[in-house]
Amino acid sequence: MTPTAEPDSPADRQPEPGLRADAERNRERILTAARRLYASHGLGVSMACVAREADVGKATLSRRFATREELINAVFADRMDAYAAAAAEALADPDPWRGFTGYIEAVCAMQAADRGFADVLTMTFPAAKALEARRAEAYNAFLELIARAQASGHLRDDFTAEDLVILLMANAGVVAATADAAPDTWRRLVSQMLRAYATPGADLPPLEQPPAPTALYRAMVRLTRPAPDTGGAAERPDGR
Amino acid sequence: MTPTAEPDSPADRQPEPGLRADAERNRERILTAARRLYASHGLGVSMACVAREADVGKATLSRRFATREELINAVFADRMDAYAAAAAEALADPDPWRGFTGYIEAVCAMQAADRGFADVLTMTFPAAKALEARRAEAYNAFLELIARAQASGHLRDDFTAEDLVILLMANAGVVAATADAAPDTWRRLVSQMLRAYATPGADLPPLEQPPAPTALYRAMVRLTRPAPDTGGAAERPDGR
DNA sequence: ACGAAAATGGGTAGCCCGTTCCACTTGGTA
DNA sequence: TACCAAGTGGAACGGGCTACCCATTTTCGT
Repeated sequence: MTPTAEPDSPADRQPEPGLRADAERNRERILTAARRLYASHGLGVSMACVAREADVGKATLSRRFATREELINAVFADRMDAYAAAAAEALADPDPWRGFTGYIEAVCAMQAADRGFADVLTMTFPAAKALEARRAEAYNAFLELIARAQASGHLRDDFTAEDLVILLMANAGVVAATADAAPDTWRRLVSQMLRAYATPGADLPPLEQPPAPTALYRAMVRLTRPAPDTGGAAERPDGR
Repeated sequence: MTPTAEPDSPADRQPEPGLRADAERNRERILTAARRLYASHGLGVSMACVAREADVGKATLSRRFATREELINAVFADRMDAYAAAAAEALADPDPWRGFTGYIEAVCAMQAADRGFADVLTMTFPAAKALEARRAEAYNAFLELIARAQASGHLRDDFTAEDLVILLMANAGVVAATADAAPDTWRRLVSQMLRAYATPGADLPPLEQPPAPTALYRAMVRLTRPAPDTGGAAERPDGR
């Protein structure tokens, strides 16, 4: 699914040139900690929290990554590679419709596997230039994918690239709500959306089973308190 | 759409029996402030914020509504009535399929109109017993609605009540991400989902136009900082 | 091995949140 | 009208997060 690199490559990206050995080691620990925290709790985890988890001073974290965006950038660089790679891979599929559906599923699966990444895909941080380049790359590939799938007669003509954005937002909502109690719920959403995208003649994977009602219900009551945080992605709640 | 009560009934529910006149007035101001803040910023607005907006001491707020859930309960009681009423109304429609689609659209519209309500519908607070009763009521009506629509041959047999929950979660995600920059985006999602629910023969409303790409993009870059809050609905970010 | 530069982490200060306490004000009644 | 209890808001407290400073430790080239 992600032919590029191992899920968590031990040597992250470029080891950042002029860094002393111990500094580089700490950088790595910070990235690892942030990756774990972001994956399970979404972005919006406090910097202090990351530093604590990495067992590193707050100052060290600030020195290495001055802003939250910078950290996010570094953390999700490789995931973004995988994201772009998925589009290229889909484009390589001789069957345009299968490439299209495979891509949709792969991307949504990435969101489901990493709540932080789901946030990254639905709201982009202006500062995330490195990620932005990859996104643009994937976007162009996706446009081509759409054209081919429509030409093949399996994708409806009224499908637009914006629909992918909408799907990602919708999927992020489902993932955020169900990740803990019924983590496969998103599959049901995706298979239904594919039905909506397909022309009557296109063949579709069988509809995924909905989660057990009790599991979904537990997903809904999971949060006792709405969480001051941000849970994932919201705006400043204070009316300033 | 909501035949029950005026959008913001001046006299909220029962004026709470044994309260002094001024206390009741303050209660009202708190509810009004909370309603406004929740609607625009989602749940997760701080209690202090509500007190400030209501121009009331923090202590007063705490005394009137001891917990956040209590406040949310009171704020959304009437919205929940409208929610239940919508199901009843849909059930009254002689055309089961039109009742079904109308209900879906009405509920999603409610979510779009009030971000706080979107949160309420996707994650229920255990304490919200009053709301829970209404929810159960609506749920039963919806089950009947499903059965009739399926019997009419327009709703696919594999549609289940859980699909509504999934749709609500998905819609909440879209609404949360686009409310500011492209507030009609949710309509596109809903019309596509209805396509997925319908049997080939069913007639569907025309597909809503997707938002302009630039508007969607602005929606995505809206948030410069991921927001420590919760934006809307997430869990405690601190790893405690 | 030694010393300068790099790197660290604890500490402080400022802000916001939620909770609780308490002296003061207000309302309704006798 | 006068009084007492209900009600109020400000202040204080504890906790978390961010940003910043600086004394101490570690690394690495010589």
